[in-house]
Amino acid sequence: MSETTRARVEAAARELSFAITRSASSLVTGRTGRVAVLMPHLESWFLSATLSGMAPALRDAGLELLVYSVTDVQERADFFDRLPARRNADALLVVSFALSPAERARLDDLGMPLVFVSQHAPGRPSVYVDDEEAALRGTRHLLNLGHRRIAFLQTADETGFAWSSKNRLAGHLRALTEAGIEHDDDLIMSVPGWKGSGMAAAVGRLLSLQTPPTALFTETDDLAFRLLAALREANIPVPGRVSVMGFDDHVMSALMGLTTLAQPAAELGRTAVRLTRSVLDDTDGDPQRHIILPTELVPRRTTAPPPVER
Amino acid sequence: MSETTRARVEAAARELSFAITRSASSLVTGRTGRVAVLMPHLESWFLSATLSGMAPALRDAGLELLVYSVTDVQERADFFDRLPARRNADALLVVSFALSPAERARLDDLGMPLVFVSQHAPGRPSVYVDDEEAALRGTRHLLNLGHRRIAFLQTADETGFAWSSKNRLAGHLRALTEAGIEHDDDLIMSVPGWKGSGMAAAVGRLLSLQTPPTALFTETDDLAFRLLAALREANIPVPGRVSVMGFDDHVMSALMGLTTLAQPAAELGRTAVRLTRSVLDDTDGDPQRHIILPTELVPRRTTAPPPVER
DNA sequence: CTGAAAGCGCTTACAG
DNA sequence: CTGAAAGCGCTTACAG
Repeated sequence: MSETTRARVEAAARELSFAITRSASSLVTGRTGRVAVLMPHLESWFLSATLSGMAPALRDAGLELLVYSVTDVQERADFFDRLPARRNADALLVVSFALSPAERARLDDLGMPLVFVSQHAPGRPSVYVDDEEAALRGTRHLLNLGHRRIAFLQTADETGFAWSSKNRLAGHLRALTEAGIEHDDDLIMSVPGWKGSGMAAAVGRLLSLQTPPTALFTETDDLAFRLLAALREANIPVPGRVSVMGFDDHVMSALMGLTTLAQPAAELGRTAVRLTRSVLDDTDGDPQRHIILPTELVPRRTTAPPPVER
Repeated sequence: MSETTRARVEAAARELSFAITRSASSLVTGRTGRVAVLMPHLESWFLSATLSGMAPALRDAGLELLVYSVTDVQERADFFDRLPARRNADALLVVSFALSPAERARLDDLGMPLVFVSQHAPGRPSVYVDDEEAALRGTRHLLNLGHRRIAFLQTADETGFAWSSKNRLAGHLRALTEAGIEHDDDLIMSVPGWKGSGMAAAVGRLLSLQTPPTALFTETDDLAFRLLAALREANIPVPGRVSVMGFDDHVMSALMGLTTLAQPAAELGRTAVRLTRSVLDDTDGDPQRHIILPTELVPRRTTAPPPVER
């Protein structure tokens, strides 16, 4: 056996005990064994929890997880211009990403399976929660407690990144209508991002209304936490003077005693992977399948009847 | 121009306006344009924040992000057996993952650049925080407030996944020694995972000591939040009866008023990417570079002098 | 059933 | 400077 042959055999053996080169097999099979996930960021509890649900499910399917966190406007333009996921993953999961019509069209052009998570996309498989219905039930809870002046706080979404909260607001308004309560624009507030005093200002505006709200419904638990901190700062007892209700059931919510609408984030992730597999395996007859996961009101100690009038 | 030619030209044009097939270029260049990240899970604030720091830095470097979340023992065995990252990424970033010697050896066998994040690895580039020094300063703060009985709560890490908290405990003990305070094993407590009443039990054990602690130092902010909830449940005022101090500076900590040791999670991620780039570009002479990022004590309202004895 | 050959879509070294 | 050819490491269809 020549020196060269020996070297080659050894190299081959070493190679064999390890993973194969996926690039080579991808090239011939057309499959990458990877799934790409497009998200507006990685920091919220909801997105982390969704990703956590996906990861083991993907692993079980023998798929790897490629993450595109597209956060600022520049990255966004670049992502939709270059479409880096193309031929670089077997499917693209779009999570909580409010797409413009042009962006939606670009994705459709990709010619690869698309699955929408935590958002509805006509004509494409989607997994989400009925935000409107959930918010409807949330506001009903506040109404049942006796509240009549209920504010709704939403994140000011300057960049239009995250999925719209329109549906939650719609559910809230529907509950008010149901109860025969007139809608008051002053009670709907957009709160700017984490930094700065946006929340304090919002609370200030609400408290200086002629008839201030006795309950505050926030679009997300994250927002509710900031609200609770601002109320504490202002020495306003919860639920003594105002009730607070969130949306998500963040891990911290149980610890904080926050009443909220629970949505199954990890389950959304798992279900999205299941849908993806069925699309990839072509096992499923209906590529437009929409799966709506249930939500649940979790009443805790931040909600109570309104204070009695003096 | 024949029908076939036309079709081929159109196809080519369509292809050109889109991304190139990375598998093909990887095959010839040996570069994948991807970086793999190995993490024990995706759910803690710390890991999400680190990942959030990495994502834009990788993007700027034209690198994609492949995530291996290896959570249970089965997955773990499988990961180190199959080594799926091999030839599937240009570098592997190992984040907060306590490796056995055998696992460490397997990774060294990979023959690809390794970067260790939030942990120290001899002979390999690493970015981390001086946990011992930080905890030392934390406990000094409690000592300076007048506390003499200080408990240390750590996460019971049954699976040995996350990086060890040994260093934080060591710093705590060093501060006690400095102050001439005798070490008491009863004041060191391991608290089992999220589910169940582990925290309540731990608090119970501490409160039933002959001389209970007046301050509680937790290994992470997450643990501190659970502790605060348990103390609230037990009607024990913080910091009236006991002081609480965490470690991390979780986003929620500012909102909760939790005194803590801040570690720059996102900055760890960014720095890790910088290190990775310098290793990949071979631009950096020292592949064993260790970067230690600073921590900071953030005093807030969960710490105060101990109650006066009656 | 086994084994050699063709080809996936790129990059790069080389001939013209 | 331009363009055709070789080859990266696999899979698969096909010849033997």
